Amino acid sequence: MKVSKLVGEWYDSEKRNLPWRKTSNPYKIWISEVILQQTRVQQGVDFYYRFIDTFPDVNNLAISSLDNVLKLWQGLGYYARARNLHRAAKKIIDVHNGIFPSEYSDIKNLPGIGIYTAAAIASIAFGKPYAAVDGNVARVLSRLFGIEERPDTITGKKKYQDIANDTLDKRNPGRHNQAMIELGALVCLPRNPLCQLCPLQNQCYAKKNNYIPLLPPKKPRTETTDRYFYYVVFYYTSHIYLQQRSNRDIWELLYEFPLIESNQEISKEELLKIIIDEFKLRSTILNVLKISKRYKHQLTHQTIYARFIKIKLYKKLDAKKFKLVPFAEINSYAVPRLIDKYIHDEPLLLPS
DNA sequence: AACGCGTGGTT
DNA sequence: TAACCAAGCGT
Repeated sequence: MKVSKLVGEWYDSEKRNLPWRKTSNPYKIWISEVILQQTRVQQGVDFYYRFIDTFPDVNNLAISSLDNVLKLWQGLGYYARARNLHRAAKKIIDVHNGIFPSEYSDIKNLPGIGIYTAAAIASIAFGKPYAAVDGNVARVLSRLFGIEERPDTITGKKKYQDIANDTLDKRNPGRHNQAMIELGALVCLPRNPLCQLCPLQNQCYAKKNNYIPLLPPKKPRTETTDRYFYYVVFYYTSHIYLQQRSNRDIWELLYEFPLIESNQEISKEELLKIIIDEFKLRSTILNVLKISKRYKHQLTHQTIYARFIKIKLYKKLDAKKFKLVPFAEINSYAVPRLIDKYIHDEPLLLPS
């Protein structure tokens, strides 16, 4: 029997009941697909509800400030997704008269939408015959047909895409794509797949040849670098200082406390000297209240070791890149998870 | 075209 | 515990 028929029937009986599967609204499909880029379904569901609740349609998203979109995205990671969502919403208003485009090429040309997401939206929301190849689908295809090429290379991408195109059920591409993805997510797992539950178990190359642990081939891990962050939590009356992170680094446009960064640990004595120098202070106008424990924050390509130095100031900071924020308002700023954890550990209250 | 971008669950 | 991994994209 044909692959698409087997997987499609398996999907109809075994698919999860997920919120974005109750709609064919392209805006909602789009939001769900972007949330799910490199993100687990379980983590994405709550964000999806919050997002649709806050921005029910593309116009609501487009007229929002970027800061508000980033705030909603806080905790989900890969913040370029939020920036691109906002840009794309504006483009849909400006270029497509507020109507989500139905042509594949128009969808693909929106910021943050690559070939996978364009195919997913075109097929799921508009029923167009484009095969969506994500990590799940590549894994299923690799094992099913014994493809030994890495799916993350240029030639590999083309190969998987070609095979996916051949396998696509053109009468119902939306169902087919979701079925392939769902099979990879629930049955054809990266490790210890549940082959006895698989509708393709009788025709799977990897199962027949015991190649499952080898397919698909993975790319070697790149090394991670260590960074040492010393956040200075300046208290001035009932305010603290924040600054916005700039381009070409992690957490772009998110807010954080004034930062001293180093490529190695700094002793407490040396740190205080650096702070006084860096922020143009005198030791008479500050009072070091506490230095936090060391936080270890693991990212894909770097390990951040962070400490938070709580300092009471008796004089304002000069530089205008630092923003004086009342305690009560810090929750309206989008901050990295690391900052959020610290605030949770040590609430911003001035000791009496 | 290889690399950087977050976070949290799983093993 | 640390490594691995997740509905990718932009540069």
